Amino acid sequence: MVTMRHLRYLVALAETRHFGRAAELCHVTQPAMSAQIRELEEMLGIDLVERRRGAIAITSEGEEIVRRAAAVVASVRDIEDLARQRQGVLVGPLALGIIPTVAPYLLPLCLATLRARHPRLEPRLRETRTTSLLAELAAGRIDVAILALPVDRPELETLALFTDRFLLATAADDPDAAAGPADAATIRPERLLLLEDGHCLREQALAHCRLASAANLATLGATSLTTVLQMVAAGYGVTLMPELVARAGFDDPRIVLRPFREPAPAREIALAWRAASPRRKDFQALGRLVTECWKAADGRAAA
Amino acid sequence: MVTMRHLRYLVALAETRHFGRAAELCHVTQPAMSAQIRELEEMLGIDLVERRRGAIAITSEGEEIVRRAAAVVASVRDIEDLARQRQGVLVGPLALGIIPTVAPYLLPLCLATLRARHPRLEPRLRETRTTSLLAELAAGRIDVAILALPVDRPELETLALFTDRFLLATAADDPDAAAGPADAATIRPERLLLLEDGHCLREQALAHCRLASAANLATLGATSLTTVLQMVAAGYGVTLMPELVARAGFDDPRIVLRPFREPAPAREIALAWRAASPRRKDFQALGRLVTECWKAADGRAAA
DNA sequence: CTCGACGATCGGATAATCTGATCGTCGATG
DNA sequence: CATCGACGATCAGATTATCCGATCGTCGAG
Repeated sequence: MVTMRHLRYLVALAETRHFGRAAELCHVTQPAMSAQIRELEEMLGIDLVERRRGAIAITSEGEEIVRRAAAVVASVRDIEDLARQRQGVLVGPLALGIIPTVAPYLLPLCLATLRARHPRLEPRLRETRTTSLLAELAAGRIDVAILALPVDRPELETLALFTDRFLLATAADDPDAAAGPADAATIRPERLLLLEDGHCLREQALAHCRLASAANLATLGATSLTTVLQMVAAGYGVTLMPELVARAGFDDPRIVLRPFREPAPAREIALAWRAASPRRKDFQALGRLVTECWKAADGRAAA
Repeated sequence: MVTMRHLRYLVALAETRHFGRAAELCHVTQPAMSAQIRELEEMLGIDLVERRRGAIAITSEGEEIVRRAAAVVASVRDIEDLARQRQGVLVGPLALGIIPTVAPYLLPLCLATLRARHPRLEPRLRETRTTSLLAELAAGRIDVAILALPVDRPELETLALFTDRFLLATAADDPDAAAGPADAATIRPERLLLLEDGHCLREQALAHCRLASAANLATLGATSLTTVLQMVAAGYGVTLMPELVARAGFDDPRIVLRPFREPAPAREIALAWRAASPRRKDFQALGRLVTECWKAADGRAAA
């Protein structure tokens, strides 16, 4: 008789292609993993995995079984989620992924309110870039993500939260720090400081400055937005800073922030989740709350 | 952690609406059933079933969970079936339902061949009328059914096996037993003997004799085709006998069988299975074998 | 009021599963 | 060529989960 355990272990093994790591994912030891997989193979009468040195491989017959097993595991998780929904909105565990250029600035704006309004929610936060978030959403390792649009995956549903305009951040003593609205076209590429490759914010900034290649950019990308801003403050160049950073309380006397001329470059921040998830209501409630917090932070930024 | 056991038990309970009978379906005792259901309810934090005297009821929240649970249970069974398919065709357990006007005549024609060609097949046979067969197919209690077309269920797939013409069976000493092809229109309703209500063969016979109502039929329906034929032999009337019965070796000196004038009344015997089943190949192989046996029995009938 | 049907509950037995230790094998490395 | 490290297999013993059989409590029918 095939059990959920067999299927869960198999899915983990297919994801990691490694008995030890799969076992870890399932919070068991490697012998337990080995035993269950072998039992499943025996029951089905099929070799599901090829044991080889280095990385193991799922056999071609195994692939189909894995696909179905993953669907079953997801369905059962959906049943559990559905049940929790009946308990009320935003109750129980919620795995939330956020891109690194949003997390440190948005969370301070929202977490207190979230905790106050939904005390029974148990958020588990994860911070990675868009690519990983999308993969983890699909795999069901996170329930919902906060990232920048566009998200071009038909299996995901999105909910726009707010428009995050970019501001031009310049050192206060920079001769380029002219007053009045900035113009993206006037930014000299060799002065533009950006995050390292893989951050969507980097791509967006490049797009808005109409720079196709990063060939003649100032430096290799920085690891965090804070680092970039430190570099700006130290006079190494300029950057496009999301208004979100300002609303989160960023204020450095060495940096001048100027809005762009309309149409201002901006990114659209949104929630994304598996369309098949039964927790739509949770996500929509979360979305409303985030949008509300974003708006509430407007005054603070203006001040 | 929700297990397959929880889901299987829940589905059984939803089907039977009775702890004892559900337990029986799952081959466990009633306390085991009670414990698992209660555990599931506790895990999900939802009352799934209303314990009442007489028949229990699934709560409205429970209905949705049951629906999903049934889907999961079916998916897992499909995984097992899929795995068996890889072993070769017609291997392992196969639950086959057959209508009562086919089973006793078709089985002798096929079983020996089936057993010879597919020795590893473990057929589990069930004989009931079309309505039950369709329900059991849908519920997954049987894998495939042999019945008469038409089957008007979009979720089922069918494969026509052979056309089973009706013969007019008359007592040998009946004055109506004229030579030559018979004509359905000449059958006197009060002489027509039929099976009891619920058998598709009865409806087909009525349709072919252009008798809308059964108001002025000879008697209350009989329980089995053999009974009807005994009555014919005894001179109580006539009946429409499927050629299948003849091919199975039926031969009674007291009964004369005559073909009908073309277009002869007939029924189309077919296989039916859940379209979602991964065992199509099994069913098609079974279909080929049955058709072959039907054709092979032609000579015997003519002899 | 008594009885029967039904689901809940309990104690002891059993089977499934896990852990921790250890082994064997293969590829890389010096 | 010997050694080492990574990895999965295997085994014994401990731990849980699950089941069964017996029994109880409750409700409705007669």
